[in-house]
Amino acid sequence: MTSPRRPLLVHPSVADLRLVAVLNALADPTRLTIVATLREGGERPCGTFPVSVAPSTLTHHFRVLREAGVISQREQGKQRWTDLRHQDLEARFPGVLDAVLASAPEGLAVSRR
Amino acid sequence: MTSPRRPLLVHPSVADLRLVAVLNALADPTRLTIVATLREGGERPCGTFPVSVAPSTLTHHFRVLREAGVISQREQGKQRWTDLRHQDLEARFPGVLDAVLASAPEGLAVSRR
DNA sequence: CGTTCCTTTCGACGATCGTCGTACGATCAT
DNA sequence: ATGATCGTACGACGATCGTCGAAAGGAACG
Repeated sequence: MTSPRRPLLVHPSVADLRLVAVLNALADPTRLTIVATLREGGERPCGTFPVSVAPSTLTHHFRVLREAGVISQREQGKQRWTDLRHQDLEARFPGVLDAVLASAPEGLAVSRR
Repeated sequence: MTSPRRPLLVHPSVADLRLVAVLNALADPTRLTIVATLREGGERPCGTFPVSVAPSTLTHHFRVLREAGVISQREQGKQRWTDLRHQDLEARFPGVLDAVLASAPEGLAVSRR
C-alpha cells in the first residue's frame, strides 16, 4: 500500500470548480497578488511571493486558492512549487481570470492592508 | 439648507471603484443572483428579485453591492429601484462583469445556501 | 385620519475570516 | 549527526459576515 509521508495535495477537478469560490478566492489583496505574480512569472516556490504576511498566513491563502481551483501545488525537495491553473479556469470560466488580472492594480504587491 | 427626509443613497464614483470590493460583492450566491437578474431584466424594484432571504437580509446585500459600485438605487414613491452600473464597471474593469455573468450558473436564483 | 405596502435600521446570533506565534516535519548541506 | 531551511498544522485572537426578527418610517390609498 502506498503511504505518503506528506499529506497529499488535493485539487478539485475542472468540473467541480465553483464560480463563487473562485471569486471569493480572488477577493483578497494578498491572494490577488499571488495570482498576479503567477500570471507574470509562472510557477515558483511558496516563499518567493512579494507579499508581507507571516508564513502561516501565506499557507492559509494558498489553501484557499488551491481548494478553489485557482492554483496547483507540487512538492519538490525542500520547497513547494505553486502554479496558476490558468488553462482549467479558462475552460470553466472563460475570460474571468484574464479580465480580473487585467484590472488588478500594480501596487497590490506590498500592500499592508 | 437641504435636509433630506430619507438617507441619501451614496454611490462611489467610477474612479473610486476598487476591484477587490467588486469581486467580494460578487462572491456570494444571493448577490450574484441579484446582479444576474439585473443584467437580464434591467432596472427593477427591490422586492422583485428571485431570492429567498428575509427583507432585512436583502437590504444588507443591496448595501454591499451599492457601496462596491456594482448597483445604483433611486427612490420613487413607495419603492426603491435598483439598476446595474454596467457602464461604469465596464469603464473601470473592462470585461470583468460580462465574463463573470457569462459563467454564472442559471440555477443560482432560488439557491438556499 | 388610519391602513397597508415597501424598505430600512437596529441589535443579535453563530459562523467564517485573516492574522499570528509556536511547534512540528521533511529535506538538504555541513 | 547536527544544523539550517522551507513550509505546514494547530490553536488562538479579534473582526467581519450572512442571517434573522422586531420595530420604525415614508408613501400611497381608503
